[in-house]
Amino acid sequence: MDKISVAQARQVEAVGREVRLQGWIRTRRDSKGGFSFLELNDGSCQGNVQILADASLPNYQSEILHLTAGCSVTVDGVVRASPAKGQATEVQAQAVTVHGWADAAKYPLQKKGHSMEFLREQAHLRPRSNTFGAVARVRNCICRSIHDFFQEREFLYIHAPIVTASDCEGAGQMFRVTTLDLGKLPRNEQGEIDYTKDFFGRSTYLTVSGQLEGEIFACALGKAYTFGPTFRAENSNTSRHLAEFWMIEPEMAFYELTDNMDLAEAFLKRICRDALERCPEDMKFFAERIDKTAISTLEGVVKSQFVRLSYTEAVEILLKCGQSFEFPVAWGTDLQSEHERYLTEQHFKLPVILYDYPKAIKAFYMRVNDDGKTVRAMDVLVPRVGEIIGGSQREERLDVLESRMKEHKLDPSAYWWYLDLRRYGTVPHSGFGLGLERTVQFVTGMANIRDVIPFPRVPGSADF
RNA sequence: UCCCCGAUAGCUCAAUGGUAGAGCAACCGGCUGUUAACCGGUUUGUUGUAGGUUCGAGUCCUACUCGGGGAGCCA
Repeated sequence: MDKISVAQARQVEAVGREVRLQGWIRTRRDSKGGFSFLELNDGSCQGNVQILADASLPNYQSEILHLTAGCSVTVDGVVRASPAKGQATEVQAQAVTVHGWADAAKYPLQKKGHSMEFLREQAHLRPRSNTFGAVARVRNCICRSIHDFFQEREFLYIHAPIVTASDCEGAGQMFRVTTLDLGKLPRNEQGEIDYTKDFFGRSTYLTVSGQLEGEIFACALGKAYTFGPTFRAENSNTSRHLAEFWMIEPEMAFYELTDNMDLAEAFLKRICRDALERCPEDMKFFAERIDKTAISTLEGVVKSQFVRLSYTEAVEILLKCGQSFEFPVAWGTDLQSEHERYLTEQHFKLPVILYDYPKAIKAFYMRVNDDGKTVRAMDVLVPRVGEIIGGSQREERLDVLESRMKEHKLDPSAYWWYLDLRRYGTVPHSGFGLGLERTVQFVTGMANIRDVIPFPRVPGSADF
């Protein structure tokens, strides 16, 4: 007897095999004809396998007739073709062993649909629901695609530190890391908190980006990517923000901005294509239950060519489009969400890559164009989610970078090691950052980012 | 953090300032190679918290908590 997954048992190739299945009951239907139907799920796929439990089983009256959603069982039996509609196969049980009961009067998950808000409060049980099982599988598929994509292109997977002493990475508020006793802080002579007494001998924080470390490795080994947790202490309360999220940051030596855009486009297409090919059942579920356009959107991404548009051209389109916006469009100001959404959702109905932004609204490390007014930045915008990738060609010229840091009122001495990369053997290089959860949102159609990460951390909430 | 909306049974929701209800779930019974099964019956409440107005508050007012939508910041 082979132990197989529900996914395997649902395939017609399994017919005739004597197998062991282990998982959780989703529902039970009794027939007074003398048997019961059990729907068994083990997480291996979206669908359940139907178990036929005959009244002749020794524990039929005592146990099987009391099985409810959530009970855990081992089923030994024979896979056979199902005579009824709804499934290709079913399993005739020879033995059903109950491992754990789930009191139906108390078990929070019912057979019928629950709201996402309710399931979020049951984060320890929600992976047992159809939706969150599908999200978990697709999230896993996306992570696999990410590694496959870069590994096949000879990128090195680099582990950037999670604790960082760099308090000026410029990407928002940071979480402080300390072992100091908050009720008894050491003070120096000026009465300020004395961080030299802290664990690392200085102020430390959770990372907001692995980019600078990625640049170090790209400027030594050519192509690198980081893939790890990222922390932002911003008080953001939206369906697209988390305080703890996962980010992928490739960084490539000898890549200019167009190479960077080519890579980003190929990258997103690979993720979408793999989701369609490797998770067809889950994607069908998302299209039926979550977002009707889930599959067609991904097919569109795979087939289409992304629109590439300079910031200046985008501003011209927005000024001429006749659409009324809450915020006015003007060259030199950052585009608002409504502007970005108009471009990707209405005007082009495609992913859009915007590039060459005004330098005043972008980070210090982005390469200054010859016009002196714009920098080699790019944002990839997708329908419904908005900005999914942000990247740039990095400023590789030491003197330009130093003057840019001064413009941003940053102290170059704090970045001595970053500047060393330009001081010794500098190269043109580029990179970008992709938010994993926003990607999962885009692929699945899930509306809230809190529902595409197992245990969301947001302002005021770190449950589970 | 700002703007708007919401919180009523285990879940999803209804209830003109005047006796708190339905569907689903659960439980009991019936029926059936069933498919979110179906049919009949039974049970289910500190109406988010704390104040206030009123003869009377689920309903009106204030504050707070939590949730949702939008905005900002961004990935």
